[in-house]
Amino acid sequence: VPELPEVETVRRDLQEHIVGATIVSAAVHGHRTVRRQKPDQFISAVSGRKLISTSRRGKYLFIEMDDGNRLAVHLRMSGQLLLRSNHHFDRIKHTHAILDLDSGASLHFVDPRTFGELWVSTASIPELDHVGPDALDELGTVIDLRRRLGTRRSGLKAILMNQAVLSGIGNIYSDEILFQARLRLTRTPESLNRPALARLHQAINNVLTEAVERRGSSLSDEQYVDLFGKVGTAQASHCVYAREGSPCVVCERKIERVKFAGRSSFYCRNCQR
DNA sequence: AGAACATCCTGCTAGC
DNA sequence: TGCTAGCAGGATGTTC
Repeated sequence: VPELPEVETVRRDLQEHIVGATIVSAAVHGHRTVRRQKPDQFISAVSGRKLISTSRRGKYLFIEMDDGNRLAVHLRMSGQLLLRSNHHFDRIKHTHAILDLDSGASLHFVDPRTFGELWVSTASIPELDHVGPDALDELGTVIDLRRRLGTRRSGLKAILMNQAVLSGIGNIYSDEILFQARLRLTRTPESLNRPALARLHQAINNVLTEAVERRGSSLSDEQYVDLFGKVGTAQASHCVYAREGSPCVVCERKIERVKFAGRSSFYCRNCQR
């Protein structure tokens, strides 16, 4: 599942390999992927546009175009952006949109579960009005984090996954962050003393930074890949996620799995308090 | 306010 | 072996 590190990896690939190119033609298949606007409107809005730069907040990805508008991408559960050298006659299964570039390559949007989205947004990107600061680039200080957590009464796991508080953290990295911070998923912000808050702040930064360096997590069932179809290696450094029954890397107690905030959650009962 | 649940969807898998 | 029911999850919306 693409979260902040996976989206950032794709953004960096796009920045390096498609910035400067021009979209010469576009095609949309099906009605699910481009649903904020009519496919015809989308196609005419991107056709002929030169790609100027890339940006990201949380799991939202944007490519600035030469008319000031942004090509917006959200991968949601299973979306993939793939740069393929071939033309669209050899599109793989679940390819819902193809942008042909003047470089001869094509940008394919592949998404089996069709939760992902492509759309054209304006320069101000109103879709981001309800999205909080980026959990990595805009994390700020420990004091900033305390302020952002505020007086919420729900468990830390739910708060970390709330994109209006901090954006980019999903089910995988929230578990990893709370393990590294040695905090239970159900702890509330007001229960955190100064050292605990500092650990949480550091864990957010550490876990996301390392996952970006490892080019994201590719778990066997929900295969995330980069712009060239290559898997990441961050799953190798996961301490708790999808490790139910396996020994904790710190204390060797078995990792437990619970349902929390509507999601499967993994933690060490001994290390996280 | 917050939690629990349904919704969108397909691929995988546990269990017959 | 082959089928199917259940599960998985990001964002959003509804209900309690």
